[in-house]
Amino acid sequence: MEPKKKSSRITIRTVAEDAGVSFSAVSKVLRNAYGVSDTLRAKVQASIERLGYRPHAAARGMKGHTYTLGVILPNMHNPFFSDVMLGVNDGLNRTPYQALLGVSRAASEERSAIDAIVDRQMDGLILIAPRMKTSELVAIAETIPTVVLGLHLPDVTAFDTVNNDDTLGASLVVRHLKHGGYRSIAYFTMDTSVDYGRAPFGHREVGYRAAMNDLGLSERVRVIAASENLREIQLEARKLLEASRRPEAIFCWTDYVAFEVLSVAVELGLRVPEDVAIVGYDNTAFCDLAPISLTSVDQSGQQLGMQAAQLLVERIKGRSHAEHVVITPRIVGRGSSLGAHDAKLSG
Amino acid sequence: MEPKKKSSRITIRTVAEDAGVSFSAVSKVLRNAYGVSDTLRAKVQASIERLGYRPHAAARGMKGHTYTLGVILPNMHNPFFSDVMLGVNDGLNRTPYQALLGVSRAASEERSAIDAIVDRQMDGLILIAPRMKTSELVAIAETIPTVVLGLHLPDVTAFDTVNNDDTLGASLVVRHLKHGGYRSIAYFTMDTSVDYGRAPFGHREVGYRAAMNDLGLSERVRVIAASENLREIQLEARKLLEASRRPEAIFCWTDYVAFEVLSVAVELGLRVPEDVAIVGYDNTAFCDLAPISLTSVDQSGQQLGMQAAQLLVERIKGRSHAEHVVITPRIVGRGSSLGAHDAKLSG
DNA sequence: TTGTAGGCGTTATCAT
DNA sequence: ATGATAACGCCTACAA
Repeated sequence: MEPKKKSSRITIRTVAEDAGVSFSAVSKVLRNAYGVSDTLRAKVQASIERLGYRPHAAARGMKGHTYTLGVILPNMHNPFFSDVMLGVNDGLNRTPYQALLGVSRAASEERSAIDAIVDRQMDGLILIAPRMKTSELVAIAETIPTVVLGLHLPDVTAFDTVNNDDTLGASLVVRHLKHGGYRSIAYFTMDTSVDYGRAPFGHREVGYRAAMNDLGLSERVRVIAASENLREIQLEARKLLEASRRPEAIFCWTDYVAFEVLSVAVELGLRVPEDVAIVGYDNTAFCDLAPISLTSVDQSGQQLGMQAAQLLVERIKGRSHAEHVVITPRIVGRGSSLGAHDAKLSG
Repeated sequence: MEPKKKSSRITIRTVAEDAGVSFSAVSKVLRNAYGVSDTLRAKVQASIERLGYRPHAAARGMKGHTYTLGVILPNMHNPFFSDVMLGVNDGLNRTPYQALLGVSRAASEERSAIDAIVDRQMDGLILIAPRMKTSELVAIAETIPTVVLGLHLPDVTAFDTVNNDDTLGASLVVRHLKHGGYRSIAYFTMDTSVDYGRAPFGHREVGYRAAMNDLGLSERVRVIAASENLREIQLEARKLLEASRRPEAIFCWTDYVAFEVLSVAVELGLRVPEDVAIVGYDNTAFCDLAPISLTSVDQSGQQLGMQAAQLLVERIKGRSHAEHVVITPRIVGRGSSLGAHDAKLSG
């Protein structure tokens, strides 16, 4: 019934007609291809402006590039990831690439989120703290240029990685606490099934143990773990804080956990940092709030994200050898631990 | 040098050959089109499995659907938005659609983020708390099925909207505070140039003023504003809290602001809620932390997100009249205000 | 129920 | 320096 809306899209042919040239000339201008005179280029660009032409991404995706990069986040609740995304967008700022985000809240959804991006012929992939097996990551990276952020895999050649030096970061924390007079320092890590050794919290444990050893605190080493589940974290925190031999300080593998531990401590009527010190990792924005005032390690999510974006663009442009970037973290002292005054100095 | 990897993509033709049918038969199976026998369908699906065929999204995008929905967030730092995204993904769970996110941190980037999505022939668009003018929103919605979340535009017909009842939410807060004995209640809103009346913080102000009036507190009305800038928020908070006539309670238009006000109050040595009560809006996860313990209004970001996703799918399927959904909020009382015990009752 | 022509808007190659 | 032409993988008629 309705009259066939001939809403005729503006294509390169429309532009060509308007400019009085062939459509392949327009294509060349668009691609900065070799062999176009300045006058032709000018004419075409004028027409593009006038008509408000926009290239059709799907059509491009048929042959060439989509100029779209996919970013996969494990979740959106951790504010660290939003810092990373800021950096990614920064890194892409002066490039033709656009980042689009997929969120995979469960490990099981990770696969389908990645598939969705690969299926859409995106030009590259940034995986943030992925949970799948390394072999699967390699398989994916052979399909699409890939950069992995937040996983230590220095020997992999199929993709680039970007990390901060988690071992160093953890040792900064231990030294900071020791300097503040704490000796019995526990490490609160993440409970996971796959490849503990490649994960940031794994490296942090290594750094924690090494520093405890170096400082002669090896018999005070104590590691507890919980999954991502909030209630489980709270439960473990409560057990730890109510134990007869309560640690003097608790180093949590990420701010998220530290907030919960802090919360439980307050609920139990403990004073922080007098009764127990708490330190986090990531230095997310909430650490700065006065009622929280959490000492934390800054790994600059923004810088990590920017690095990842730049590496990915390089890789798309043809780099074939792998790069494994490691950034130096620094500790930011706040009220949740003593010795905050000189904690700004990083190791 | 390297032998031209004839990595020949698996297309519907490959599948057709493998299954011993025509490629259009395969296409029909893929689209659940009319006129395929069960045996044929089975054969084709077996081949698809065996070959690991995946449809080429770009090619689909040329004629049909991309089965991709774009979501635009103003930023990722507000945890409320991550609740919304959870809901969006929930709402899309049993559908063939996949949500991809674009982040537009500045108002100026909003346009290009939307363009990126439209250019990619996505099937629909969910705009979360967009900052552009309503007329522009309408123009976009005429291009692509659109749902707007977090903007009150009940008269618009070009797109659907999803909101909570901000006026009611604000009045719940005022009543809650009055009941707790507070009378001098200030409202901390957002400073903006465009269309204050359509924004959630605008409606909250209306609700605030109305409730203050109803409760005979009209001469205690006091509204302060700040932009999104953290320092500006802190500055205004400090001015307010140090003023000679400090309000007894401060209702902040969003948790984000409330956290900062709380932080400044603590820095100034004020006791919350004895010296000043603080209430937020959104009931984001951090409200629950013991050191924060912020009374807040829950508008269920997850439910809003799910609604938006469902409305968008309906719209894509052909609904042409606009829907304007409004969800009822409830107040969640916590330590930052008195009267928390009976605050769980919503209005 | 199955198979066969276009056509979608590009890119890239090959003639002019 | 330009312009014509063949893919690209899928969808949508329409014909068998």
